[in-house]
Amino acid sequence: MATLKEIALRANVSIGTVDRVLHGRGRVSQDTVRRVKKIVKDLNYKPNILARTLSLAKTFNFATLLPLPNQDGNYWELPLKGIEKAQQELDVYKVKINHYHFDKYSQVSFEKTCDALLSRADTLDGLIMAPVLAGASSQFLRRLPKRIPYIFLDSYLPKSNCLAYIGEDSFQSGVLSAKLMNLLIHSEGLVALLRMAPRDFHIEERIRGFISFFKDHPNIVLKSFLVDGSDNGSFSRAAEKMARKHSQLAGIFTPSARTFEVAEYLKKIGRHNKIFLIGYDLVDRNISLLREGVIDFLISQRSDRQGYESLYNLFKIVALNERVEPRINMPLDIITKENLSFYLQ
Amino acid sequence: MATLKEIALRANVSIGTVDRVLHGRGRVSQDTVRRVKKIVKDLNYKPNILARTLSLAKTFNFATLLPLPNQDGNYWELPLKGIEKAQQELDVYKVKINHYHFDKYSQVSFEKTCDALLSRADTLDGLIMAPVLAGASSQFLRRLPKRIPYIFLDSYLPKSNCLAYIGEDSFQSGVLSAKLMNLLIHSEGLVALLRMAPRDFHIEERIRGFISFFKDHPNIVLKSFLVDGSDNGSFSRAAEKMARKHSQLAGIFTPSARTFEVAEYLKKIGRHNKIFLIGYDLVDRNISLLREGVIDFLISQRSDRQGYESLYNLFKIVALNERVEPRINMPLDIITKENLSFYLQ
DNA sequence: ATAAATTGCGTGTGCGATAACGCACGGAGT
DNA sequence: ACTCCGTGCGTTATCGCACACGCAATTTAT
Repeated sequence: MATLKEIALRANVSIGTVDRVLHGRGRVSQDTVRRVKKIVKDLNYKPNILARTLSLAKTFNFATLLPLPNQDGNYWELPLKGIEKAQQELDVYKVKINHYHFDKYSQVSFEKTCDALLSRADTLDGLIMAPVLAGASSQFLRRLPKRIPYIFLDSYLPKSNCLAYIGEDSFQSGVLSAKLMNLLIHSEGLVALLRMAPRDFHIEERIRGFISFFKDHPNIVLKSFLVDGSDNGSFSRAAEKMARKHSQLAGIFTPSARTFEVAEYLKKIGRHNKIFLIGYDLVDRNISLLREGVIDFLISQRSDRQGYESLYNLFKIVALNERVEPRINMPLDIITKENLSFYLQ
Repeated sequence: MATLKEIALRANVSIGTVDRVLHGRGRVSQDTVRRVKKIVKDLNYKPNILARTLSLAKTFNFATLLPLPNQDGNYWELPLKGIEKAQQELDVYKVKINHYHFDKYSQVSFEKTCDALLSRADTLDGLIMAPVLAGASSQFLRRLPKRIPYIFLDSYLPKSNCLAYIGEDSFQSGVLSAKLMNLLIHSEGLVALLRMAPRDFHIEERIRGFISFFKDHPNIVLKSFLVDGSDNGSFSRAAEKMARKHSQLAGIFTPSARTFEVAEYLKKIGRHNKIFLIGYDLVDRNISLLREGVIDFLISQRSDRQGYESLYNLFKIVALNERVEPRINMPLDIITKENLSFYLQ
């Protein structure tokens, strides 16, 4: 490994000069600059990150901008856990994090949180955000100082300058759910799917994928139901409406983490053995209901890993000046009663 | 963060003394030792790994003892890839690796490889091994200097002093396969499973798990077939024997990475649309055949991750003096045509 | 009793990078 | 001729840790 000393030696200057060249601090003659730069390139010099952090007083201040951890059935705890794990590992590199949480069903809450974040933007080195509120997120990004790099987690926003998106391929995850549903119901019967309002691009994509799989399946009938309201009971109400209307349901697809609401309703009315249920994400209540056999499959998008990866990638960008993949798709894990426990460690 | 300096200050000694206490270099009075140790504990002092590696000249020399990468349909490339990835990340900490590969079907080859490894054991700081040959591995471990810590990958050996086992829960992976098979064949029909000789504990466990799932399924009939020989054609020969004997096969379970041999045979005789096939591991030929629909499900034990984790954990043990989980079970990923691509990145 | 060995401790250097400091030199301004 | 200032560079302290060295004060050996 090449060091500053080595370069200095070859260029016949001191390490101070090499340092000035590398950091563009000026006060070096054109000639020396060229000479040093050439040697740096030739030796493929990479600063030793250990020595750098040791010497550098700087701490890296990152922020997260995510929905409240307890929303969507504690879904947002998952990426948070991953972020905290990464933070522990990056502790030696002086990585600090401030968490900003908002109510994802309240525009006002989001804006207030953004204001709080922006008021401290001067010390900020990078941001991890979930742009679940598309419009408001775009507005916020316009106000965010341009020097601050950011990464999207979970959801995506087209036409932004995000350095990376880390999440699932929503369409394909719908296709996958459909494939499993088809297996469960032996390729025939009535399948209900829950649609949500306000429209979430992410969720809609899952539904599109789900529907697309069944295009050439004549013995399958799909019925959509709109979940109205965003309160805690909205999913069960939709389930109830569904169950009332159709006595012959073969399966239900709930394209969000709030699968447990539907499951709990099915359990209550005692129809959980006859109706197959596929949903999303390893949140506590889903986990129990999967164990009990009320839910048949959960699709997991490795939400914790998403958090972990996002912080790690942000660090790579900011601290190491590395480039990262602009789109990092998480695997779509198929979780059943039989392999569940191994995903909980 | 507490530093040596801080401790020295509080203990009213020099950092040299603190250093002597921490490293047990002796020549410190009992009284001072106690005083320093108390402060170290109180402050929860953890040496700064950055400063340590920077200061330390030592490089860590690890070794792997694994089957030839191209065996089992290139299966052994997978953990190797993970190990190499971890090595790259640990490069700044001066981690070096020597790979020792053996023919897993030849006792002699294994022993020769062990000899080569042992002849260089004096500079070795840790070992990652797959004890696929149980007896010979035990013997080898008796010859291995006791100061060298080792980790098991993929397979396990009871009654050893391994610091960690990283792999799957084989029994449960068999159960999982059975559950999927049951789904595919609609809970009835004839299912064949391939048994291998020489007996491999790992594989046998999968079969035990598979069978146990079907205990209370009256409409399922299981038939075992013994694969004889370990050459490249042995699996297809067994498949042929199977297909000859039973014209009404509903599904086949191949409890190893060599699923592709069976798949290729089914494809050749044109019966791949009627017989469901479940197998193991994301090796190239399995991947293609899953894509084509000849194989229906693959169970993946995250072989690459196993490699990655094993090196990382060994590093933690040796370089950081940390304790690690003695048993790290990898998730059992269910892979289908629909989610395959996300596991290949 | 005197030399030799051992104990108990402080000092100093180096690992690689950062960044502040300072010195010599030369041209411009008065 | 004098200061003043910008340019181009070298020197040095620092980050936290490891480790070699060295110097007293004791203890042990002869």
